[in-house]
Amino acid sequence: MRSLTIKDVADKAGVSVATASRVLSGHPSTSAEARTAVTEAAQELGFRPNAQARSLRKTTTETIGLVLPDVRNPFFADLAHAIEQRARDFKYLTLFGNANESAEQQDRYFDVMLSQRVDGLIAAPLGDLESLRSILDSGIPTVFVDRVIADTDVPSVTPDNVTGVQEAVRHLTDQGHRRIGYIAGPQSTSTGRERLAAYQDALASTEADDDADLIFFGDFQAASGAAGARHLLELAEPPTALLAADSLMSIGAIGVCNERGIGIGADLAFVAYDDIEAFALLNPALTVIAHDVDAMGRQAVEMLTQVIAGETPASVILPSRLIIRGSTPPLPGGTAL
Amino acid sequence: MRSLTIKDVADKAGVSVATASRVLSGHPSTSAEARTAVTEAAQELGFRPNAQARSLRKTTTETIGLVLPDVRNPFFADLAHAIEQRARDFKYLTLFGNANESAEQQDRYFDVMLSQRVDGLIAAPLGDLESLRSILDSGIPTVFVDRVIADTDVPSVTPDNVTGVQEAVRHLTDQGHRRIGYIAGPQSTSTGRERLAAYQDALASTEADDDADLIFFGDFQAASGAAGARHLLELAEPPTALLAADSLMSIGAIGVCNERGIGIGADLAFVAYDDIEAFALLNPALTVIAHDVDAMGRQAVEMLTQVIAGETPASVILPSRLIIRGSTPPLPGGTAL
DNA sequence: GGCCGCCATGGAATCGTTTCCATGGAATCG
DNA sequence: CGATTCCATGGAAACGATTCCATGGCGGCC
Repeated sequence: MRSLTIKDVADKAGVSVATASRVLSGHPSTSAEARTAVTEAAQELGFRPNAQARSLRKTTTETIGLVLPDVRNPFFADLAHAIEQRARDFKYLTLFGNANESAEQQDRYFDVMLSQRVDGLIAAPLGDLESLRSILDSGIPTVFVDRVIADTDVPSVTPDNVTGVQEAVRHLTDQGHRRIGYIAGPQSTSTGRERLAAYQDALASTEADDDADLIFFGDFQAASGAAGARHLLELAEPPTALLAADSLMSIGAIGVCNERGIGIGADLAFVAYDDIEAFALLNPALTVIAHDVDAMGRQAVEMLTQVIAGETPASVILPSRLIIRGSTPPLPGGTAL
Repeated sequence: MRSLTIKDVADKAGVSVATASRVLSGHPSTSAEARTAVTEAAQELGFRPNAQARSLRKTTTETIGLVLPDVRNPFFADLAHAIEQRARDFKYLTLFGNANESAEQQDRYFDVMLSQRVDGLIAAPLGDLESLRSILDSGIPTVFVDRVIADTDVPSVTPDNVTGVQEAVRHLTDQGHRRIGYIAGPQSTSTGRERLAAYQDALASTEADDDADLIFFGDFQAASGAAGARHLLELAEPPTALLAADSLMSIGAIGVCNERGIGIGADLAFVAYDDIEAFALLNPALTVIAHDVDAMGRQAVEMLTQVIAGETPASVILPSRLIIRGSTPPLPGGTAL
């Protein structure tokens, strides 16, 4: 079954290939007869232009690449959705690649997307400048979202990783907590680093303990949250409150608490990162550090279109805020202020 | 900045374009000198072959398209992940499109992916045979996953939508329930139809009520689950147990219960579809109808490679099973058997 | 030593589209 | 009415890779 080309359409319509192409791509100088003949012929044959050939000639593909670390993380699923919907408004189709928190898979996606000549790239990158060198050098319009890479001038839209954590720590100390455990994200990501630093800074300005062993380093996946909870709860002097740096690690940690019969809220205060729908359903509902995922996605797409247009938009930081729910009541026997 | 072509590499390496191409695509008859010269030149220039040109000449793109109804539904996020990982094993890159439960967006993705000449397509389709006619007619290797379209011979891998529901209904009646509300999925999807039919059949073989108004028709999204819960709980004779046909509607429904202070388990038994990680964290944990998402994804990819190879694999139905947890205790004042 | 065949190589055709350029006819203007 | 512009059209070049085909060198074999 040889594939159907524009030549078949042209033949059927009795015009030249050039005319057929003009009609099909909406070029103004075409006659009414040519238009109807070609349109009908194309319709009848079920012609679908070969995008490869088209974008080989034009240098644009009308697609953007999106590389995110983990589809199964609800935060990134929401982000992907937001980006995709906004990109549609600009007639871009979003090709979504899931890096699975692996630098190697991420780089493969970058490579293939560059080969596919996407018109632009949105990514929440992992790894360092060196490994991304080839993307940046390729000159493809790029915007970072959620995460950034140090020492690049790639425009980015990121959450405010400081304020939310500060508020959370202050809230917990206000509730009487002095030992606040922290399940950190990987230090190879900007969000992991910034949130940890914010936690440490916030602690420093309170009277709460800042023992290094209150910090557990996870990898943003559920299993490491579980490991973190186990480790922290088994300390000689365990924390009375827990803060986890993303939603999946929160899920893992809460699973461990349930297993051990430790009541969230009652026996252990808990603050999760990212306002996942399911967190509001827990009983008690979870106090979370939330940010506006939709805004982040929309912003990233808008910035990318600017970069594609040759502008250099300024990076944006979107606010986070603490949403206080039932998982962080005052510490029962705690040293009330 | 004119883009870098294989000709630049050939010039730098001092060989012809043909030789450069052979080296870069691993053709056997190349000399060691040519190999090193070309490889070095390509490396040094940072050459990245243009995939458009390449797949215009070869007729394969080494990509598969994946069109799913909703990334934000954890079931589909997991499915996408499973498909993507298995596709990697076959050297396929997965281009993922999110149809957003909209036939129009779905069709646009199909269209673009066909234009991009993906080597194959995996989809959880919505809509009817007519609207998908053009995809099926195009002859592109296709596999349906999770959902199917009636009257096609497209191979599919679907969950057993009957057994799980049957077990759930039986379990609930065993626990003493006589009024079991059902929040159904859209009847435009095969899963929506089959699960509803299974619920109705299962009810018929018990002594439980089978009032039509125990059924609410949702659309697989959270808001409709909430609407369904509101509607069912306000019936003159409200159900004592609720069964929802997917995870997002379950989340919506549980949200309403929390709002109204209706205790899941205590005041209302609840069975959700799909075993989402977060469901196990609720207190009490949710009884769910589970299926093996990973297996479904892997199976779909394997079937697709068979279709691409020209074979016609038989459709597969994967088992579902009921996982009983705390949300379905015996009905307190219920007519125990 | 001559012939055959293999292998690395370069030139050119090819994939399917868009677009440049030349052409000829119609329309417009003074 | 003649000159100029405009516009629809077709032929052919171009995009950047792969691959067919022809060629020439070399080794092996009788």
